[in-house]
Amino acid sequence: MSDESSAALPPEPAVPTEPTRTTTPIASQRLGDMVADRIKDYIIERKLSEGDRLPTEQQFAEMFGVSRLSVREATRALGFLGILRSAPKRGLTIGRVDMDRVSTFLGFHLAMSDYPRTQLLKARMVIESGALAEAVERIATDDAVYQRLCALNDRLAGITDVDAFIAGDLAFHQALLASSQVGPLIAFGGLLEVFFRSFREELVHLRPEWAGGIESHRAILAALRDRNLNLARALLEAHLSRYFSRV
Amino acid sequence: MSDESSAALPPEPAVPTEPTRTTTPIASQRLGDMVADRIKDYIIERKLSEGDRLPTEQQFAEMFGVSRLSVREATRALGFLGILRSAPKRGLTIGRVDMDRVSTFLGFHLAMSDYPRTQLLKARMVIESGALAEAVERIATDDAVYQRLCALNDRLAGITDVDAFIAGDLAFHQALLASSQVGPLIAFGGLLEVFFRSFREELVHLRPEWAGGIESHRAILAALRDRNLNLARALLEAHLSRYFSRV
DNA sequence: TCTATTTATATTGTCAGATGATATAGTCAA
DNA sequence: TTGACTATATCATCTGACAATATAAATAGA
Repeated sequence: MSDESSAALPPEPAVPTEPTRTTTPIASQRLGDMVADRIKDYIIERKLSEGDRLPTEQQFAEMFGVSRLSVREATRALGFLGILRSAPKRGLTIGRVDMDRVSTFLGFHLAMSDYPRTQLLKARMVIESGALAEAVERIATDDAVYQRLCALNDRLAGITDVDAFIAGDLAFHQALLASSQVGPLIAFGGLLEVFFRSFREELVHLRPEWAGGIESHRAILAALRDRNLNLARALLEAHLSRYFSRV
Repeated sequence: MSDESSAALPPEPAVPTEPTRTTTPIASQRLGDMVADRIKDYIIERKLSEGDRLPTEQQFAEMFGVSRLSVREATRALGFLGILRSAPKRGLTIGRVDMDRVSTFLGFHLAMSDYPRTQLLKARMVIESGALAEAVERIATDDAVYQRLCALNDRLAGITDVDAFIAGDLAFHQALLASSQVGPLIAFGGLLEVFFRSFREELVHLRPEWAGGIESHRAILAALRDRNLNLARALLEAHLSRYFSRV
């Protein structure tokens, strides 16, 4: 792991295509980390892609001259990112990066950074507002998207429970973000959503303004349908700015 | 890992602060994945931060009713991202995300990334452009920040190696983003940076335009120092748009 | 001959028990 | 007080094993 400990370097495996590595600290990595590097190099050299088979854990263990469990430490790490997949009998295959998984774990780690809530709000405003530039055309031309957003917003009107309102409100915002079809932004917005559950207190106090918030959503949608990006942005930013007075 | 196998759910541990989890598939995760989730929750609930001690592997094993090796499968995964650190005698502590590690492993996997590069570019433009609204005042009033950014940019002029240029260019952009002091945006930019190492080819082809890029950086800084946010944004967006013709 | 079922095999998932390596705390002597 | 030594704690890695799961092969029946 990140801490370094002196591990005996396993003998160079008899892999003729082993590339020269000029940056690996030779004597200070854990075996598992070294194995992960070797597996990565194996994948790169053979230009493997998703679904391709890899050697088994036991074969890797023999290749690298380590125990199978040490190989597992590497494959677990790579699997955690989704890079590898494993199944009984079938063995190891190439996966694809699981951005949701990465985001989930990086996200809670970001939470530990104790970001001030003003920063969370600012980040949210940048992302949601910036995404509107990509969302506006789609909302204006694709009536199904527009209607779905309206439906999500209308559903808010009947909600009286604060947790349900939070969930509904976030769902609306996330759907709005999703209409941008910019995957990374959607993922980042999802990350930020984790923190906005902590704004529960604010939403309790803002209860008299819930109806106003629903109206704001409507106005934003109407501006987007009319392709008035600047107005939509201004309305969204004003809408999210309500929280600043509460933090 | 990503593949699911039916694992007997360990008995609910006697941890009174165990939160309710409504989204975990109960019977289809590997133990190591479940343990990773539990550790994540443990960290969240206790609001632990970097350097804080965690229970030992053996203690976690007893808490969760699994073997120590199963705990290690989880801690290895979390440690791989740098979220946990482990050392003999000392035990497990909270680390910080190891962006270099993440970068190395996500970077090689880029070809299989879910996100089209146009989306990555768009996300980057939203985040960096949006952050300027927060950065502008600081750059205009804090000469040390402005000078540091200028120095980073000047350093680019002497670089001829493409990898060094990438690193220097990204460092400039990250420092620009950092001057916004909006932590989440900085983190998201850091995540996106991982993917921009894959634009190596583009930068090779754009070599005749490196000097122009450096000039763009200068113009952006000058606009920010003059508090001309709209101009700075337009310049930044134009600067990043060069990549669109390459994807 | 084809299909369904059963059996065998392959490989990961998890465990118990153990030793080695590393780091920290405590003790003692100068 | 400082440095050296010893004891202790805990991770790092291993061997050996069985359980669980999935796939391939063999067999039986229509």
